[in-house]
Amino acid sequence: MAIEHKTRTQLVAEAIRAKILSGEIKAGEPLRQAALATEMNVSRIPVREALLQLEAEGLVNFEAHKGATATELSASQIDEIFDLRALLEAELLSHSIDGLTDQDLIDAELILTELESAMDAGDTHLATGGLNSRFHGKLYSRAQRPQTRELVDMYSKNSERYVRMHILLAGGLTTAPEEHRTLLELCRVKDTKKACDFLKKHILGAKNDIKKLLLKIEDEKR
Amino acid sequence: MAIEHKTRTQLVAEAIRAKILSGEIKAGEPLRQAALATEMNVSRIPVREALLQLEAEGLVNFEAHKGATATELSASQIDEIFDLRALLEAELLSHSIDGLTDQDLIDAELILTELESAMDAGDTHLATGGLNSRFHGKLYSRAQRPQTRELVDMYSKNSERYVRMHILLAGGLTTAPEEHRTLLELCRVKDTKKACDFLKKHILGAKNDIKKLLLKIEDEKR
DNA sequence: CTTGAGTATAATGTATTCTAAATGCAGTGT
DNA sequence: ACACTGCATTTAGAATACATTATACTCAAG
Repeated sequence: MAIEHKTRTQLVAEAIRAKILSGEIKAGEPLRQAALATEMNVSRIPVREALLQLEAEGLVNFEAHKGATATELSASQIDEIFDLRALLEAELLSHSIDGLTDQDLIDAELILTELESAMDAGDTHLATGGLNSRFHGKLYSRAQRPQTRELVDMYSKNSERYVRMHILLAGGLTTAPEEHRTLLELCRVKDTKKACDFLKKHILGAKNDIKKLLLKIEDEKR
Repeated sequence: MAIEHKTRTQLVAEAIRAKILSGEIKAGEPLRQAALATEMNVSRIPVREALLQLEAEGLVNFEAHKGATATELSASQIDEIFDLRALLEAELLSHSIDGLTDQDLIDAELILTELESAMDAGDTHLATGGLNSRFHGKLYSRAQRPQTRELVDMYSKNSERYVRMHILLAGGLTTAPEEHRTLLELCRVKDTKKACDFLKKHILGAKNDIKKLLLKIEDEKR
């Protein structure tokens, strides 16, 4: 593998992204270019460019002359994003499912097992999000739909913090494990229609859980 | 109305975008920061930032230390993008159709008439693309799905140059007028299912036309 | 003639510096 | 007490200057 020469902009973008996704930077919080620059020992230029990138990813709002803030997703936006995810991920799966090899399915199952034990252990809510993404990603890996995949990854990253919040506050996605097993089985028998429908329901179910939680929080603010 | 203080970055982005969409900058062509900067009488910073924005829009490829090039869409990418459009626009329409007012439908019909006379006149292929977008946009205007809308607009902008090319080379989207009328009628009677299915077919039809054209061109290159 | 190291060059990436916009505050006048 | 004006401060936007990377080219060795 070729050595990677990462540009400062990319490094800064990754750092800020991580901070937003981990919740270290809270939604709505302003992101001062100068502060970030000194903190990371770079000039403001790479910071600006990183912020622009993050804006494209939907993690940051950028207003001319006013600065950037971490995006704050309302319940209705969550709603829309999860609808999109259901639509797009089902589309991806439908293009991928027939191409899935036995090895892919084994890999997916291994990820699932890992995910389950991580959840049982109760530790590292950090890991579960990543494993969840990896499981889904494995199922989509044969889709040969790069643009769709990019969209899906973007939205999934974007909703990650809310999923994590959900896990923390609601004590975990308790229904997810069985659902994942079912989904995997449907993929194994190549039942495209059922698998896609089930995937949609799976995503929309998560949406409803999270939305309820968000609405409660929004209420409590008053 | 408040006067708008457009930042140089925004102005540059608009200028470059227009050049790419109009074909003045051809696909695959490298975009030199310095050249663009002097051409527009700004420094390279706003040019860089504009290019980053355009990359997010999918109009430009940005490779570290190598520079930016106008994106070149292969037949397979066209394929995928139009599939996405079909999916997303049908979704939008399904959320919008019940909210469409009589006035909306009248407006849409006016745009259609304008579009048809523009095509009859044979002039300004420039106008037809815009009118086409406006017609579709009108139908989606009540969807209340801002994120989806943004995506649709992005992809529609991105494929605009190919649609335009299609119009030029194939002598126009000859089947489009009737199809648009049919679609409008289905919206008027609020037949969501049929309207969405028809819209998908409409978009996928355009895709096939354009793909054929592209494959022919790609062949001719050899 | 081909291949490879090394250098030259041209382009991008980044730091520094300067400019301009937005916001808050003080002071004045009503 | 209130509103308005103008200044000061802070922050972002943009220009200039410098550093780094990638690539094209040269030239020598095999």
